[in-house]
Amino acid sequence: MGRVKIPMRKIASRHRRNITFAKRKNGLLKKAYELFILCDVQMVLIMFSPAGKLFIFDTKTRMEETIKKYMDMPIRPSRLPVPDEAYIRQWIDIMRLESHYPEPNEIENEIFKYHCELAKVEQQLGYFLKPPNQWATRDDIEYQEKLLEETLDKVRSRKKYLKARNEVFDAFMPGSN
Amino acid sequence: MGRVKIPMRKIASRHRRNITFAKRKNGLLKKAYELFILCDVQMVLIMFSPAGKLFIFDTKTRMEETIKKYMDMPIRPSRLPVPDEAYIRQWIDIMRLESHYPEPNEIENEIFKYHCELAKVEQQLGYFLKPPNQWATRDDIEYQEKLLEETLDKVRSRKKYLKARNEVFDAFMPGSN
DNA sequence: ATCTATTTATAACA
DNA sequence: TTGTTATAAATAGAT
Repeated sequence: MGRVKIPMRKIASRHRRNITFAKRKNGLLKKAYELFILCDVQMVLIMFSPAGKLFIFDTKTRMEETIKKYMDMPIRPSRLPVPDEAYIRQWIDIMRLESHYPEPNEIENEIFKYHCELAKVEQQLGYFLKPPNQWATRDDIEYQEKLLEETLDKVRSRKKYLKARNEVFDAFMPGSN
Repeated sequence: MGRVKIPMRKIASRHRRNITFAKRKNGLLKKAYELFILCDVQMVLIMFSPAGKLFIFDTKTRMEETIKKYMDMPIRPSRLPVPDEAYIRQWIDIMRLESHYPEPNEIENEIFKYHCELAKVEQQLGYFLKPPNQWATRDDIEYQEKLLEETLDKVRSRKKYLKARNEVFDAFMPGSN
């Protein structure tokens, strides 16, 4: 959506890529936020900018923080036991703005790895896709195992091949790798 | 973007909420995918539908399957050690068309996973299309191998666990699996 | 599932 | 970076 339609492939210019990232990142976060609000969808979105900066949108954390901060909030409009919706909404928006740009540090990287790991394991074993009593049968697991073993074999032979190739290559052009 | 502007709060009707979720989920995933392709952004997006169903878009994990699919590609134009770029791109496009609008059922998740896979294949493409002298360094391969071994370990321990569990279960309810 | 009137996102430019 | 504008794209409601 713009003056022209752009082809769906990696933008070559680093400058233009950064501009596009900045714009689309905001768009994506907005869409995620809207889906969360409109449909009450729990989600986590983690991404690294081209510059390696980390961005996180996490409805669970936000909700927890929201509640926690609300509880701690010094000046409430009144001491209503059920807080005013519009007020909280406004407040969530403020928090959202505040938490948009985390600094890339070691801890965040750990969080990211954790999420990746989680996603991988969950997806592989299909935990959430079946009722618990249908969780991976022995046969499923056997299959997964077999698949992984085969893949590992292939990677190993590729490794072997590349190793041999690189040795030959290095012999001709040492120091180029 | 529609006939009318809708207020930014949880949609009251469960029916309309589900419709909106279905539409916007696709939109969000598409945006995520585009950002990944256009700007080479690593990301993970995990969400639960109102029905509690899990959706994942993940550019980083399951490298092993990407490699597997690449290795298994049935009809290569020839046995070239360096595959033809146009051919792979074409293959990817076909896969993409096939997986664009998933059915709303169990299969949907499979197709979606496939779609993620696709995104990763495309990213990996850059790696396979480099001139041979820039192909995966030995370190890259070592990393992939390590990843696979770790995953295999996990699957094996799960297998062990399930085996034990099922043995107990079978003792109570033989023949139910 | 498809259509289409609108709203929204955004590519190029300033 | 920040804003403007012309266009492309997403989508709310209806069929």
